[in-house]
Amino acid sequence: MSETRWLDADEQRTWRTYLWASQLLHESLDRQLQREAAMPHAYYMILAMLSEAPGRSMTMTELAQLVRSSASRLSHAVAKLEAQGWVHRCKRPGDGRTTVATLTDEGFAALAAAAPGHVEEVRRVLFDRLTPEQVEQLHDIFGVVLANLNTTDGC
Amino acid sequence: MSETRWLDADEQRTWRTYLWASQLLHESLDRQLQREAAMPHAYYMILAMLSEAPGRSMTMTELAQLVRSSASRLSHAVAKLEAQGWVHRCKRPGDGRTTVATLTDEGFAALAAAAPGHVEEVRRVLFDRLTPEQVEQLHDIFGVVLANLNTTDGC
DNA sequence: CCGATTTAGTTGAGCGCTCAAATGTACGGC
DNA sequence: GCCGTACATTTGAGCGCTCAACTAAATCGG
Repeated sequence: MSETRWLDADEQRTWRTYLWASQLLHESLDRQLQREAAMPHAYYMILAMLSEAPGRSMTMTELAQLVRSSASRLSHAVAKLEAQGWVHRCKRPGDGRTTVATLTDEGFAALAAAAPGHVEEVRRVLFDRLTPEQVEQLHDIFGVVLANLNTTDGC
Repeated sequence: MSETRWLDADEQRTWRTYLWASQLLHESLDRQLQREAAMPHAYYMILAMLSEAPGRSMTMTELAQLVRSSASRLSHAVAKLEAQGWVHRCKRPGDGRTTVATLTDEGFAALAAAAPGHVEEVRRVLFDRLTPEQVEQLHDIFGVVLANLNTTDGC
């Protein structure tokens, strides 16, 4: 049992700034999408990832990895999206386990309708205020975090 | 109605890296606290902010601003915390509107018990992997975002 | 082949959050 | 003093997420 290495004043300040900002950022995004497209941000991402896949189709497991979601979360989400007619699920022939989710035309239309407002919001809350250097720094910093979490959480 | 300024490849890449990383980061934090201290991260923050206030007490509105929470969210949260005996609420004498929340000794003990593990997790997921320069960059970037959102969302 | 394990996905309970509405208190104008 | 408004907080419904349990199909070892 070692002594706790507390955060120093600088780290503390940075940590809280990050925490509040990222929280507000996510809430802004979510509110905008909820207001203008009647979907939460997580659902938007599912539609977006599907739209970029060949045949607008993907296995549930692939999709879960892409959106960094648990199998459970994705299953619940896709169930709702299917009920709205935006996604369609069917078992892959030849393998009774895997399910393939497909973006429907209605789903693609909903995504296309939501996209411009969403992108504008992303610019408003983030990119419009940052210099190109800061954008690069942001990428590097969270690249490190992502690599770290992808490996350490996987064991 | 102007043309949408879509994200270019660099922005897209940065945006998704940030999104996934911040999501995983938040989930790691939340899981660790839930596992080891049986509280979500938002509740930890409420206790932490109260613990730093004079008399370990604060108005609900002040507290809400500090943790960047809606009045509703805070009210629900403090209700749970009060049921657990970690926070106590009472009306301020002389003003029947404002409620003062106070961290109890049990609440302080719970916070103290949770803190070391939480700080370690914060280090593990973030600070241990970043250079001092990156920490400073992180602070600057989200300082901008925070200032932006605090002003634009307030009107 | 057959039983045990692994893999893919779903389900249900419980909880925190959002949004809108409601409650109760203070204040400002006449 | 009284009424309308603004303020401080709470409440309840609905929803997305987590966790753990479950179903069912593929695979592997003997």
